[in-house]
Formats: sequence, structure tokens, C-alpha cells
Amino acid sequence: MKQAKSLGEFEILILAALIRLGDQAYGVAIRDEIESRSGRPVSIGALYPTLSRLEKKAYVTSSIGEPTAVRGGRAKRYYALTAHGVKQLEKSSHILFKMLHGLPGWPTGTTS
Amino acid sequence: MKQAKSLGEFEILILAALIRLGDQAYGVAIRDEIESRSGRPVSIGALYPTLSRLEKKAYVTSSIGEPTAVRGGRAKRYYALTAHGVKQLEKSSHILFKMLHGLPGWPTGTTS
DNA sequence: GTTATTTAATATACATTGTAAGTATTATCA
DNA sequence: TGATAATACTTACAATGTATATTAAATAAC
Repeated sequence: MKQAKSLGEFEILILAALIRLGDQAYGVAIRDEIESRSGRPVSIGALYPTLSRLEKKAYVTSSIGEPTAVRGGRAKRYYALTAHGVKQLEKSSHILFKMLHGLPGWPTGTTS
Repeated sequence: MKQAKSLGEFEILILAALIRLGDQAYGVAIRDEIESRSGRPVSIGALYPTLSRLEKKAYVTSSIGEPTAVRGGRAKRYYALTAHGVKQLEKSSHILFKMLHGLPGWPTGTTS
């Protein structure tokens, strides 16, 4: 079996969102983060199976939080990257960067 | 709802390689371009089916060249992006950029 | 206190993309 | 003419991506 498999495109987006969200990374927040930052639509039903696979591969861990005192305040499942997950994300993003930077349409210089 | 489907990770790499290779983009050259530029291994058997799917989706076109007078100089199939393919690649690379830039491990500042 | 509404997570089923292993074709070299 | 090299194609399957539907748990409203 070949190790060092590369992440899929959606997996990359999810892992990036986890870093950006820090300790507030639960399902709906992850969806919102990806959609608002990138404009890419994310269906909630697409998200959870992918999170579940990332967890099975030990790129993320998850834990259930406390219910909150707001309407619908069901306990959330929070996700966090493992060191392994960070490494994989860096690897995949480097590969993409090396292939994409400088091409037409690739943002130049600093952006925010 | 179903509009502007995003490209897979490998598809992105292939389309980027096509731009970089210009009129020299045939199977083996595409493989070499991705491997030498990014370090990501590409099996030739993984490449052709993906090229074929990209062609079916009208992101690329292909044409057979002339045999060349070198050992094993079988006629090559050359691939090129369509305008549609360029647009899709730009869309996907923008999404990735927006999610990835600024994260730990993301190359900073000027591109080499 | 029973029912409605809200937020969130899970389950199911299927479509798309990614990949290896093996096969075929066509060229030159010895 | 048999060996070898470069390239392409085929097949079969694994992994990833996705939508729809359902369940769960909380408060609000009556």
C-alpha cells in the first residue's frame, strides 16, 4: 500500500476551515466558513461524511460539547486537526501552490 | 442547484500542467511536469482516464500528432485546454487560494 | 405539558473522481 | 527478426463527493 496519499479538494477546504475556526469548528460553522470565505457552496449532508472519513484517517479528532441555552441549542460536535492532519494539509497545499502559482487567474502578491 | 461543479484535486493538477506545457502536452510529458514541479507521484494509468473524463466534460480537447523518428516514437496524443476548462481551473484555484492563503505552511509573499 | 420551531447531527444511497495493473501499438536497435 | 523503448489504451476497483431524508435535542408558544 502506498502511503502519503493526497487529500481531495473538499477535504483540503475542510481542513483549512478547521484551522481558521480554531475551537469553534463544528458542522454548521465549518460550512459557513467555507461558503463565506470562498463562495463555494457546501451542503451539510456532504460535510459530515467527509469529516467522518477524515476522522477515520486520523487527520481530525472530534468531541461533543455542552448544550447551550438557546433555542435549538443542541450539543455540538467540535472538530480539531491532529498533527498528522496539519502535515497532510501542508503537503497538499504545497503541491497545489507549486502547480498553480503564476498561472493566469492566480492571485498575485498579497491579498486579504 | 447543480451549477459549476468543482474540479477534483488531480484534475486541477492536470489542467495546470496543460497550461504550463502549451503545445507539448501529451501523456508522459504531463506526468513528468506534475512530478518534477510538485513532487507528487503520478501513475500513467491514473492519468489517461482522468484526461478522458476532462475531455468528455469539454474542459480539454485532444488530437493525435505525427510519429517521430526516435525509438518508440509512436504518435502522441496532444491535449489542450478549452476556454471552458481555463475558466473552471481559475474558479477552483481561486476557491483554494481563498481558503489556504495565510495558513501555516502556505508560502508567503512573492512567488519564486 | 403538549406541540411547534430551531439548530445541529446522522444515515442512506448514489455519483464522481482517483488509481493500479495489465495490455496494445509502433517505433528503432542489434 | 527479435529485443527494447516510448507511448497510449482498457479494465476494474477504491476513494471521495454529494443530495435527500431522517433523527435528536433544545426552547418557545400556546
